[in-house]
Amino acid sequence: MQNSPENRRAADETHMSTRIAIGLEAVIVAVTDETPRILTVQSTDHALSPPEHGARSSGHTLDALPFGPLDPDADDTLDRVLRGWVRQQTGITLGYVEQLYTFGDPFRDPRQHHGGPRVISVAYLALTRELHPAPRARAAWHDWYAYLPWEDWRNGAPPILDERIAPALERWLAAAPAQQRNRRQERVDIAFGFHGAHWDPERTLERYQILYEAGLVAEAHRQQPHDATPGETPGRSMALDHRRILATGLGRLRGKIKYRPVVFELLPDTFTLSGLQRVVEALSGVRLHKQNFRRLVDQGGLVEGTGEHTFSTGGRPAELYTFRREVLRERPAPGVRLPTGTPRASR
Amino acid sequence: MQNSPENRRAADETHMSTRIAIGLEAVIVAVTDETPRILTVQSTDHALSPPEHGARSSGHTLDALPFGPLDPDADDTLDRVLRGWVRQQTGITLGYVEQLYTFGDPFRDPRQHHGGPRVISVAYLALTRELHPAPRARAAWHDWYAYLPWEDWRNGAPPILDERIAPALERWLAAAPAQQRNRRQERVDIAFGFHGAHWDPERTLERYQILYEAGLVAEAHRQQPHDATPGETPGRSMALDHRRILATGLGRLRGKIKYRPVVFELLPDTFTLSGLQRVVEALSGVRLHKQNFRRLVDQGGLVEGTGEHTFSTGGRPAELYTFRREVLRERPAPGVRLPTGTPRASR
DNA sequence: TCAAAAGTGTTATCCTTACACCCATGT
DNA sequence: ACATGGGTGTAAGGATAACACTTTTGA
Repeated sequence: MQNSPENRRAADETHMSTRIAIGLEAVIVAVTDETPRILTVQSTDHALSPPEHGARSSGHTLDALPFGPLDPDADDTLDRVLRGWVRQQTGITLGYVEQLYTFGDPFRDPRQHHGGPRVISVAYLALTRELHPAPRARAAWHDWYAYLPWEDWRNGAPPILDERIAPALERWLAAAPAQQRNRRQERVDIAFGFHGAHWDPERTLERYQILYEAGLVAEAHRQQPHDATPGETPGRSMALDHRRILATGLGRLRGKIKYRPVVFELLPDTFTLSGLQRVVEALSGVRLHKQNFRRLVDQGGLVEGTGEHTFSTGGRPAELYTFRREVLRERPAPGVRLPTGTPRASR
Repeated sequence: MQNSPENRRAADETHMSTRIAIGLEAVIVAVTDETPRILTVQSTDHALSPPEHGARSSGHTLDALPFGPLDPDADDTLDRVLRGWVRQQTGITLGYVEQLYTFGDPFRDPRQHHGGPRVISVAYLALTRELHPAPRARAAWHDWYAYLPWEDWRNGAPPILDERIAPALERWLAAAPAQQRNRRQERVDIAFGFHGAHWDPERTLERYQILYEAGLVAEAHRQQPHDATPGETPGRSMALDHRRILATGLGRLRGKIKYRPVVFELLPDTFTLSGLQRVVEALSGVRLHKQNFRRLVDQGGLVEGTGEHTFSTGGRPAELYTFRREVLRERPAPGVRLPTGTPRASR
């Protein structure tokens, strides 16, 4: 939350009931080279947690989501204000945008401890087609799974799950008071697919939340010194609760591609079926059966061939397809159906 | 938004950048006697739109959702603050609560035109089991479809659709500038299932939004005098944009019952399969095929029989069932599947 | 000629839909 | 006896998942 001037002024001059600020945050997604990427900006540690609080001292920077405060007198809707901030900070003009979630826990911005306002953040999910060539100075694209490495099952179960997360969660369960143990166990099993439960790609937030509560995520150790020592925690951390927002966005997107044709917001106007499949796989984090995938999107009326072909695939030339807009009137919930049972990681 | 003291004070004493207030609103749902109901409180017209603005003069009251402002210094999460307000205003202690959407358009509270703060409302959806016998004074349960009568297809297409809405939307389309006409046509067809498109119960917000833009909803005539004269508009209106929130909530709930076992939040611990079916029908607004419904929930592992029976059904005694919690580990997305094609209104 | 990717065909199985029919109670 | 709602069985059709196999390019 780099734009502090207004916030500071508000904190200095006013009373209790006016110390509120609205933040607008964007999870901006693009997919290239089979990796889903999100856009981050750099924010200094100093601006985000006061020196006497953070373990790391100032000068250190953290990845943050593009962000901007809401000026209440600007006569504009929330999403238009967001678009403005993003254009200004990253040079990107957003297309598809949907509201994700509103985060309002007290002290989620630690500056509130020191007279800063209580910041309520309205987070948005934005999908964009290209990696714009030159985002502004401090903006950069990063692999989504660098922040949430346990979510990528395209090459089978990520090793980090068995090697670090599962044993640590075992310890966390063992440490729970007896009456809570069963509920906690059930929560963990359902979220992570342990003990015979299925891995549900959509439960991203539940997984992040459990890792947070178990202290397995660096962010959990920032506010108050945790009982367990951090050690090395899985995944790259972010400023404030931005990684939680990232997890929320991934879960939402994974759910939505199944019943609304949002994938096409991430693809060029024409694309090959394999290209489409790679994008869906990148987002859902699982491998799909090639032949069945083709038939599903084709028979599902989601796409139609253009008759043209591309020769740049490295093998036989692939036909180019387009999104079939008419599907919107024909089917109630058009999207890319994923297999219910997780297929083994093979093509 | 009935608690004005803080807001007024803020408006009088402070400057631009501090005139923000957070409101918390709840769509509280219960189902009894085959009708889905929501809880409303009364709010005077005077408090909601200044005298010189509203067509109706003061003394008139409108239905409003239970509401409360956020005190930024209360050390509590948003949903806990909401629970507090609801308990205080209606006497109900909420169980299942989920965040719905955040509404932040400028001037959505007309008092902003007269020095009031810009109010950002975070709306929640809450599900509750019983109609608590004595909700506080100004709180009352109302049929959800009284506000959105075009959404109830249990007895076939609501007459209001063909008689009033369809012709008025035709006029609205005809009045559109030529380049916009096609997009508008497509939007209307998809949302309302006209011209061969399917009726999708989940598109509640899109429908409300179209009716609003077309001036077919009383709320659209409150801010500025609309070009068309209101006439008689379908459905009971509400304060501010609360009916939009209602539409958002209905759509969300209709979607969610299909992949998460939330219906059981609305039912007692044990219930008959017909009772379950009636609740699902009440929410989704469509009739379901009895035999198939039973098999789906049963084979889907969603419920299990208790062996006990109830004799108060008026026919053969019905077995009582319970929610099968284990389904959460077994299936990735357990919910009540609805038929894809709308069945004709018959049992 | 071989690797790589595109694309086709077929089959067994499961799920959905629709229909017909029987069962147990109260009046 | 019959009306009312509860409950079961079964067969047709469609959607899925898992196979194996052919085609067309570049290196």
